Amino acid sequence: MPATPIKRDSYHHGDLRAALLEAGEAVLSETGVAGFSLRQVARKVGVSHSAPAHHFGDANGLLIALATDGFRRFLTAMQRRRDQAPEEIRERIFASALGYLDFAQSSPALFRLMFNGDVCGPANQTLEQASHASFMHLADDVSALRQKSALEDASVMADVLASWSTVHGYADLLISGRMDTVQGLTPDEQEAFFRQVFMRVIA
Amino acid sequence: MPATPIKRDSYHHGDLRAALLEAGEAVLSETGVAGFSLRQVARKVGVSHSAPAHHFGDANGLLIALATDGFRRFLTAMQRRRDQAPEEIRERIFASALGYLDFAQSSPALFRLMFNGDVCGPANQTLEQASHASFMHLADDVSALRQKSALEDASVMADVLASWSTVHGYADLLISGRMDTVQGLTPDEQEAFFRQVFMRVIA
DNA sequence: TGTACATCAGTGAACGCGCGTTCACTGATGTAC
DNA sequence: TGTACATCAGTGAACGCGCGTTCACTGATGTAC
Repeated sequence: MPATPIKRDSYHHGDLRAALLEAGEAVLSETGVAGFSLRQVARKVGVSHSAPAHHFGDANGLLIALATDGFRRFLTAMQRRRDQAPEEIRERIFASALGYLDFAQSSPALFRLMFNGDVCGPANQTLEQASHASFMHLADDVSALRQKSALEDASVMADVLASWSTVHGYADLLISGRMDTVQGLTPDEQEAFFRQVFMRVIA
Repeated sequence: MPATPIKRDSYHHGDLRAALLEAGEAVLSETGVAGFSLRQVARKVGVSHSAPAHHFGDANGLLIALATDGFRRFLTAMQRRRDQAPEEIRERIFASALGYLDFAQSSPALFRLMFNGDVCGPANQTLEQASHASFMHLADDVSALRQKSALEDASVMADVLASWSTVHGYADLLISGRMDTVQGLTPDEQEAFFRQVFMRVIA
């Protein structure tokens, strides 16, 4: 992971906003939400501690921005896997779920933040949209599988939430280190095991 | 919720340890891990700010104790539901899952703490045991359903983890306010909907 | 093309606050004899 | 049964620290004319 540039020639940073997001994510994963502070993030970027206020207001503003950006990358992670999958609809849903796990495992702290609800409560429209988009990604494919819209049919909605709950719970248990079973396996074996688990739901 | 007694006649508290746990949980749910501090907990109990150190060392010690105690109550919540359920094994598993949801919904902050992994990493045996016991509760019933031990058969283990992931994910999405579908329903309707979801996994 | 000026992005000193930790203390309880 | 003493639980003052917030500032950029 490339370090955020500490030195610069100009008085202005150039792209401080992006740099703060990057550093913010690093701080988040190093210290957790508990130790998160704007000053620490500023320090990491090599900028005055009052500079972040110009872009995010306060710490919560930065966290919301992080979560929003996180949801976009989350969706991308699912799409990337899905696009590589065979045409068959179940395979595509399974592939999206793998993308879900990819993201959770590569950015566990951010994943937690996004689904925490504490820091980013309601009241942020951009965040809500990004979050909703990633839900719809899964809902659409399950609807296609069932050839009926989840929004119209409660049974299809139950399918969607069963898939979603399963992959979400699996991800959360995985990153909290509670999946002893899977710990010793190779990536391929892990995928095969998760396939067993997930296919029980969309079979 | 009864307030922790602020006044006392004696110099000694009587059962400060228990009072600190109770207040600690309240602080946790009010401020989240981010705002959690020993001084705040002491203040809530009405005791000197350095008193907690005698019982828990530091803030992390109190959090670990909270999580450990949480796992015990978590197990109890599942057992209580299960004991009221019909004999049929699927019904008992489903009932345990309802207990899982009960606990998560009544103590969301504690639930998060228990499954966070950050605060309570490894290295605490009592916590590990309590956590493991609640896992086995589910694993045993699923093993009974399949008439084979999950510890010996990977396919049974996949069943266990499918059930666990589903109920865990459902709980987590529920308390993070991302289950719009369920929001407007009555408790009975909610249970019926969750039954639809969960039975897909243990059918 | 050049100048003047407004706006924006980042600085750094200052402040007050809540925190954890330490420490000498004091009140209560239990135990030995 | 009474006394002496050790141990334990809780106190409160003191300290240093990192934090968020404020504010007057300065360097850079863009725009009007």
